[in-house]
Amino acid sequence: MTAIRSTLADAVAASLNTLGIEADAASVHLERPARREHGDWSSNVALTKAKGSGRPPRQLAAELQAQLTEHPPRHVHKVEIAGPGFLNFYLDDGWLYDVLEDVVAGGERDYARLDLGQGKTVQIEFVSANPTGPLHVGNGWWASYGDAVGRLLERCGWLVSREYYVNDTGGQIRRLGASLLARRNGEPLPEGGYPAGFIKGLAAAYDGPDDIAAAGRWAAERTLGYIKLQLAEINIHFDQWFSQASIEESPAMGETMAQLEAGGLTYTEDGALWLRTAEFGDPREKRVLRKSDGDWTYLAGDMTYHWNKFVTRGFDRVINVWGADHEGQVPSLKAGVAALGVDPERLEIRLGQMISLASGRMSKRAGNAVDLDDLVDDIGPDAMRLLSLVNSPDQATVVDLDKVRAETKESPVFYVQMAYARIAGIGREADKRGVSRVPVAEADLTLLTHPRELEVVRALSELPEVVALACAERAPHKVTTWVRELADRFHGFYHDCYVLHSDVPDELTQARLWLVEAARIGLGIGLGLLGVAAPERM
RNA sequence: GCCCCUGUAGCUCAGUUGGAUAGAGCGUCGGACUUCUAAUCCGCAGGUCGCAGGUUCGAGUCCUGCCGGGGGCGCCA
Repeated sequence: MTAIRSTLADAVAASLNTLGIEADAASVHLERPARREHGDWSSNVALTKAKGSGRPPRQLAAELQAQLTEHPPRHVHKVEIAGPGFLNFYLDDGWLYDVLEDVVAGGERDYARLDLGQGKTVQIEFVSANPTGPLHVGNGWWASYGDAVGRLLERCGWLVSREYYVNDTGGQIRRLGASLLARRNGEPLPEGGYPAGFIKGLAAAYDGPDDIAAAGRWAAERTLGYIKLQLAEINIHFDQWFSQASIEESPAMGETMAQLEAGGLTYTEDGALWLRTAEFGDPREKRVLRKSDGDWTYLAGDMTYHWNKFVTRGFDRVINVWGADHEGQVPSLKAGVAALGVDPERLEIRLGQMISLASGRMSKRAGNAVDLDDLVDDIGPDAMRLLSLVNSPDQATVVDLDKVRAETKESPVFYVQMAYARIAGIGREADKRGVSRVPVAEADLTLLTHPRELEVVRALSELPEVVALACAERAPHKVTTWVRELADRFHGFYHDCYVLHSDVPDELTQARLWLVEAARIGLGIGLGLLGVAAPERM
């Protein structure tokens, strides 16, 4: 079934061509008017094309109206001109029955499944928190985000690999090891050590040698195991845990840097090795690759890591989800990648604005973050995930834990899940009464005329566009908005339209059973994209 | 100082890439359960979209300048 939107766009483009105005369907903007009085669909082409056509907008609109009235597109029964020259399309409900059939035919697996990625590979790296302590609430928010973006990409035809870059080397691991040993041996914490209570448990369990590096490695590995449990708790699983040490201590490190030197892109100054980054779009002229003390910089390691992503493993596209506090790294890594001969357009860095906690009475000291588990234990993984996918990633967010806990029952997650559970309840009741669905082709969908019924289908009709937009913008919160909207429509329907009732004729029951099934499919897809469970009962 | 994000109802936030009378949840107030779950539904109240200009048929959305909030500008990672 061709989507109504393209049917209308094709018809409008054809009418424009008939009038001698160049246009293709892609250039015809169609939208759903905010008010139902303005029709089911609306286009502003007469306004945008007026200038090029040499006629006033309303005149062009009138000519288009005449064309479209003479050759009405499928389901269109009236075309009106409004305001400065909008074309408003009034459709019969048939287009909604088409949508319903599409949803049912596609099912949860295929409806709103797109092929924008065309099987290209994309790696999305997120969380990547240092293994020096448990994940905190902020990490959890970005975990939800990254995973949801991955799910969107998968639905849009990309081959997705989720990766966690494990920062298991360098100064912070040494500090971790030193902190652990100090704790174990009852000595004062070293400068810059980790004061967290977490260390206490580690120290008690450690029975290795009094060696900082060994203790650090042990603690990092142990901590990473804990982090994996935390992520599994909220149903997030990475395809790859990539060790920073494994790449920085491998020959690839020297090889990648040698490649730059061989290309004449580096030079030595003040005892350090520099990369000429200005040539690769960096506002700064140069960046240090190897410090005067002989150590590689983080940038050098990161460049080698990205060489591995793009060349060794050959991902078509790489998405790094970073907190806004890492913004300073963006231009240097972009330039670094370009210096390695990789098109920097293939590297996409999404900066999420900061997540912070509201509870002012908490200590201001750094390192006093709230563990993710504390929140998940209180409100559950589903509420946690949906909550973190309500806002745009561009919106800095302050999480008020007390409020979140107090308002758990009002959380949007239960509103949506309740809709799903109600659907399952209808299924159970139908079984109990021995009512089963006839094939959709035998159901008379035209019996669905109640506004509540049609609103459900209207919401479902928007899902493919929502998915496409949410994916393109890496904005899963748009799915959240949509799924709440669908749940809202469904609850309204559920309240006003009984499916199984002695007053409801069998034929109408059949049509409504299919409407309910379509709603179930939509909710299932939406919740699935968000990584939130769709419960059969609550 | 320069760069990025941001300012929308009492609170938390959406806002279909510039459309018509700006929406939702929570909170307040008032209604609806002998039916498939009232974890729901319906209604009332609540707005100079930070401020001032500009662009045009039309601006919450784009441009400029202010004001406020968050973040960034290392031989740290």
